[in-house]
Amino acid sequence: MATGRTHRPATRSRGIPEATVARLPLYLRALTALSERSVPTVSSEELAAAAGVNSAKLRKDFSYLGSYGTRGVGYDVEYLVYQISRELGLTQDWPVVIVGIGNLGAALANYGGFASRGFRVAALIDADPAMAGKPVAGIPVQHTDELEAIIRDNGVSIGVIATPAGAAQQVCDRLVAAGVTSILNFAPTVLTVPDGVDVRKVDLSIELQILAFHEQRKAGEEAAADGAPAQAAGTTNSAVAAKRQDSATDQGPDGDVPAVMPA
Amino acid sequence: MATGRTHRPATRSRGIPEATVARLPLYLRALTALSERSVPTVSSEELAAAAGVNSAKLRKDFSYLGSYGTRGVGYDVEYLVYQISRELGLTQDWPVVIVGIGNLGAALANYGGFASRGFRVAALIDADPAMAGKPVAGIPVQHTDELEAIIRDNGVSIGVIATPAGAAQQVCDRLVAAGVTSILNFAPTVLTVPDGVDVRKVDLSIELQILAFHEQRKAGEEAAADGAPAQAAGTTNSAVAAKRQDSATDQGPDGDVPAVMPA
DNA sequence: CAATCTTTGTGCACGCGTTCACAAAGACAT
DNA sequence: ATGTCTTTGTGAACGCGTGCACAAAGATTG
Repeated sequence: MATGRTHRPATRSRGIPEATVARLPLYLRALTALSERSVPTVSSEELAAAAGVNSAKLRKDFSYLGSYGTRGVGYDVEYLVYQISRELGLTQDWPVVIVGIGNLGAALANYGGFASRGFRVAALIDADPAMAGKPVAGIPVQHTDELEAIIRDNGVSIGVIATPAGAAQQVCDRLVAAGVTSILNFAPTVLTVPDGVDVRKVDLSIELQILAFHEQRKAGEEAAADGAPAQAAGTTNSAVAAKRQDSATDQGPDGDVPAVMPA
Repeated sequence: MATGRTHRPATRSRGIPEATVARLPLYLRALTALSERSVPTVSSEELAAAAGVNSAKLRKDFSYLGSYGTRGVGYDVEYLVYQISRELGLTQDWPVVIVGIGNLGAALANYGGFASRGFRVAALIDADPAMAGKPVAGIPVQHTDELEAIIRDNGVSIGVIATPAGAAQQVCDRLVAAGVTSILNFAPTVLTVPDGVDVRKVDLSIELQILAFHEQRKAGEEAAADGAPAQAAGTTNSAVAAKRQDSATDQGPDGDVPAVMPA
């Protein structure tokens, strides 16, 4: 396949596969750790191991950014940190607003990972008037009414939604109308946005359900051989759901006022 | 996914693609909503719209479960809810332990989505002795020393790690040694686990970085002609109209999700 | 300067996932 | 029954991502 031509403007931010973009932060984290230990260079093999990926994949990923390695030696850590940071747009400051300051919103506000990479919490917003002014992670919570002004005044283009599911779409619409073009959604709802707006979702419930599927499958395979607890993986996995300690009255963490919401 | 290369040619009459499994919870949620509104049947078109996917994809997904639809009519909501729940293993009770009761751990403990689907928080565990006994979401926090006993006594096979990155691998090792075979990791670290153990990670920092990448790309396209760099914490940002029809869009494959924790 | 060793960059093949498009299946009306 | 209409289930084509395997590039040694 002719690498150039109409299909791939190569090496420009355009031609980077989505799968590669998703891994760049992973490499960046590993590289940062190496940088802090003053390691000058790494081979694709070493870095791949640290990032938990295949070395060939890593090399191909880097090849989309350009040829930053030296054959026979490896990659210059500092240089690579810079290149990836630049490619990801982390050399600039990204103001972010978090909407919905419940348990989860508060956890996010306290998240150290924000500041450590180009992100800055510009504001915390909640619909509850009682929350207004109350400081969370050192930042006073502001009322939803201020949303549009905050976004405009700070040039915010990234919003985080940590509200209950019922409020998510409404909040999303307001964010978008105010100029936000990237949204990280923690509410268990499908958000509808106009073209040009990116949405990424984080759904705890879904992740657990996927794990449950595989867990069930494992348990099922075990039974295939016979009813014995025999298991290849090595660990003695006790009976699944064996103990059912009277579930009549769930002291439900359910009726609480979660920041995240029910599925 | 995690723990990659394990090929399971095993008993595969039930070869449901990973991508499909990842979407089943999405369908289940949409179906549950319909069920609560007492809607008897849905067409693939309607359900697909509600779940935010392509209808052909949805039909193919369901085809892996069997033929549960009626041509000319659609799918029976209740029946489908049951089938998917069973397939995902949600008809049984999954005891879960959450390790690391910081801001995030507390948010997770309060998460309503746990109890609403076959998951039950069996215990909250933290390394800080000062936390011991303190109730979070109505459940008393227990010390790390109890970890092994708790897992064995409750037949826990799913663990959630919400500790700082530095402690994650250690906690992971103990969980696995005690019999846990599925882990949901919120710590920004690559976990190493033996074969047979599933790990899914949620990394907030990574999700934000991916958004930043696309955000930068949008800004770059806008100012295509002149080399004007993107705006910093300036004021006017509303010019983000970017009508780029580019549909690279939305959440990519749900293989990975973001996490929380200090970087 | 030549030989050797190391590690990158990538052509290629393969498999998974997505999407189209349509025949088959059933509901419904006449 | 027969015909029409709706919607499923799926064959097939296509595109993306992954991983192998190797030639090319540079370091290193004698």
